[in-house]
Amino acid sequence: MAANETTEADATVPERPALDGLERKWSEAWERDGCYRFDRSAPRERVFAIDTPPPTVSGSLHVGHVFSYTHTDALARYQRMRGKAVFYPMGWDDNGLPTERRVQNHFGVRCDPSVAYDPDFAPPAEPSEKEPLSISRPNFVELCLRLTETDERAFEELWRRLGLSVDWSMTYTTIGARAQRISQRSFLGLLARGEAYQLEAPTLWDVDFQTAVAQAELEDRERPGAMHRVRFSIADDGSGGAGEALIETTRPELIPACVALLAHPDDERFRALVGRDARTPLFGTRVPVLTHSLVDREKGTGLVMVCTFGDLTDVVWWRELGLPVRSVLGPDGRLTDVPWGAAGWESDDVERARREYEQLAGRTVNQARKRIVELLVEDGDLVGEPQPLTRAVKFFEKGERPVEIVTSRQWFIRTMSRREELIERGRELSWHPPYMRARFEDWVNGLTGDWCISRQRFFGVPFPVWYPLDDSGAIRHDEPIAARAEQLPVDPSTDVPDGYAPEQRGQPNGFVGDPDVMDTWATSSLTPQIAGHADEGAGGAGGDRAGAPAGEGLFAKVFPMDVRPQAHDIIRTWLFSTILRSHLDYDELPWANAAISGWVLDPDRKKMSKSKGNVVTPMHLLEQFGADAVRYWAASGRPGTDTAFDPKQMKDGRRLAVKLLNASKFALADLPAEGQSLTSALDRAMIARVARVAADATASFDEYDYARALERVERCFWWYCDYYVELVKGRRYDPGETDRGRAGAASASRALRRSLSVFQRLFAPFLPFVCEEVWSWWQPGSIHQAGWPDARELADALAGEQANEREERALELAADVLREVRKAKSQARRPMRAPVARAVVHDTAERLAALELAIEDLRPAGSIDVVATVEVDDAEQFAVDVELADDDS
RNA sequence: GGGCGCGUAGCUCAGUGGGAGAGCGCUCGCUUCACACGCGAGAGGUCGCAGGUUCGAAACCCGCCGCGCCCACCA
Repeated sequence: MAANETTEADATVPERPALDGLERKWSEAWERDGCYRFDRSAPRERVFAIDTPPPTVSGSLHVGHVFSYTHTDALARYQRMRGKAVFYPMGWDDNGLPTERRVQNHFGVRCDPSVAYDPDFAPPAEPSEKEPLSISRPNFVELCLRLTETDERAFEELWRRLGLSVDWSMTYTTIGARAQRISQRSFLGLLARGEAYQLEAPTLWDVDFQTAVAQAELEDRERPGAMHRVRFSIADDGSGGAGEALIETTRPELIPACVALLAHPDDERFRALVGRDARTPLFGTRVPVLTHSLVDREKGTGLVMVCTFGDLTDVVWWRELGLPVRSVLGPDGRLTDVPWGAAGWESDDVERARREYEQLAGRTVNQARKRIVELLVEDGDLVGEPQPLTRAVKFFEKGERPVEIVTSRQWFIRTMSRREELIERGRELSWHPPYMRARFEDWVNGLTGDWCISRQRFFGVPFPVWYPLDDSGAIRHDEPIAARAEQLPVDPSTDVPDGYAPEQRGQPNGFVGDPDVMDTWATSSLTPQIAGHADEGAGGAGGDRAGAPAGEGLFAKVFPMDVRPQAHDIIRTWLFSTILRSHLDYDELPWANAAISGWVLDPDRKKMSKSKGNVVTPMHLLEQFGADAVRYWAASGRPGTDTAFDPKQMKDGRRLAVKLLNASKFALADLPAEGQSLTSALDRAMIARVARVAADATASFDEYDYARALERVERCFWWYCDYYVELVKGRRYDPGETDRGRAGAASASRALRRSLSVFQRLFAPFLPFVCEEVWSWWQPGSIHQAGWPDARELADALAGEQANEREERALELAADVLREVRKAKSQARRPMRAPVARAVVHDTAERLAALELAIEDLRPAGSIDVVATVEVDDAEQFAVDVELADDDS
């Protein structure tokens, strides 16, 4: 039965309400009725737009995704009930390395950008790992799309099962044509304005993937290593005679790449050395001894070897001291051949340098390190034994070997010069929770270079530029040919620039396409533009720092968005880069709020990860506990706070959902009919209490604190079931024959229904399935499109019969007395319905006066024959003497 | 080394100036007419440690200890 086929008049409550089957029933109904469809006709100010995180498609969704997406969904449902047109798309992040790897293995292919596109291509029937088929970039991309499509369907099914109120007609992918068009257009804008530039420079490099990577993609890993003390000789320059200098290094294989030795400027120990030349062991290359303030006198010998390049500090020293490049490391992580004796490779003993280096060339870093230690030992330049140690080494987060620094030509976006502006943007943004801003500022302050956005990979967005070739066929990098806006998206490996013929590709005086693709963050930093269709119609041009888009197009309706929900670990990547791009293209924040969620930790408080084998599959959880129960657990996790995985709380959630079914059944029971007014004090007091909780939940949601909202509502609901409902049962079931009795029963029905309606809606963002079910028993339409309970509505429910202080106290006191009566029965091991001959309440005069209002309800609720009172001076002396009637069993 | 967060009952966690709480777990009791996927009751805590502010501190301030995360110029 659809939600909109019932009305309050013909409320139908099942004999035995149950949770089974609700998920299928209601997710089908929501889809059929377009319940979550974004209303494009809504005026701008009524739109609430969410910049949904696109999950990476090449893996699988885990319980951490369920956790944080539930938070967002609760916010979305709240805003929708507040009357907002909620823009809540879903994206799939399918572009990038993980997909490439899967496609290579799955189909037995390799991408070769020099191969031409084959429109009739079909992957090999029997994929060969050893002899992969070389295919063009467009063909490779097609296979990537084919594989990710399957995952995307599985993801969507899980999200629907979880009850995400996404508008599935607005789904986007980060590799799709729109994403490419928008990424390329933004890039061309940056290029035209000088915000993007190309440079040949030392670049962080992953030797396995053979691509540049960005600072933001690095992580530290502890690795064993050894400290080697190495002797350099000091050349006799006639000023102070020969001598020696000792340095310590964990990377002796880079001695041939040494370009200087450094001491701290104030370090007296090396005063005599500074300004002279040292000679590298084995290779006899003269390197100057210089000073730099970043040298730590306490570390090693106080003298440090600068290589091109061992780490990022080397880059700083190299740049600031104007040192030469002497590079020995190739892009594959092996030592390359170098021309000893040629310019830049001078040696005091060229023959020997060649001989020694031959032992290293072609070896990997680790192999070379092992070998050079042997050579140093033979030569007597290794002082003492290498000292084993453990140190943190930089890795590409998806890589398996440490990153190296390799000189290469890359595209960069200017960030260093914008740091102050970005920090200012971070301060304009509302962070939930607020302390997360510190992570952003720390990151921006710690940036060491512009953002390298080019990757030497294939499944990504190509750079929309070509380069002319000169007479000799050399690439003229400084004269890039940009694609026209109307051409986008382009793939320069197959598309041809204006003014050239396809045959001119790679020919002298012809052209070549830029071979690289963009960093995956260079695309996902544009998710607001992609989701909002910034490439469509008027008002979405952007890219010229002209401020927010205007007009009636979708993009103008949704941008800047209201909220970016995401986890705290990608503040430095996704959040940072999105702010940067929006700042550069629109001179504006991309959203007003950032809702930061925590992680799910396993019960030992470790981060869940596949490698640890502690991952719980979400579908299994949904089957076991039900979506509402899983959502309840997720929504209990505070914003920004890591939460331990706890199936027990899912049981609690299930319990709550069942309670809601049964409480609804009770409140909607056929008898007696709802009255026109609330004649009973306890009814009015209860409504007042529920109104306060609704206001509290509203305030919490407005602060993006869904967890607090849930906690407050739930606490009130259990109180309501345990006390209020019990207190009014007698009046409702046994109204008696008087008008007063009948009015009391009708008042109870009215109060129960009004409060039930509020509770159902307050729980709806958290437990969408069960709430829709109980709503459908008596209300038309979907609860998820019903209005959020607000103060005015609740005032109306009271119909001018505001509870006063005395009535509210009566309700509290009635609950207190009921508790005491229950305690007495429990201690006497009697059933709760056991009759009480007499209950004597000790309390202050004021409170006893309030209790009078509740006595008629209290007596049947506690099966109390006589309620007597004793006045005391102090509320602290509150007590109830319970005299149980004789056991008549 | 710097920054941020956390430390409350066996477990998971609320609680930011005035009664130390919830759920689970545990113990006991109850077929109670919405609900045994239930209901009622109970036991259980020096609120990490130490100092300070205050009439009053779990909360505010200082220091320390422990845990986690992020960052760092980790030679």
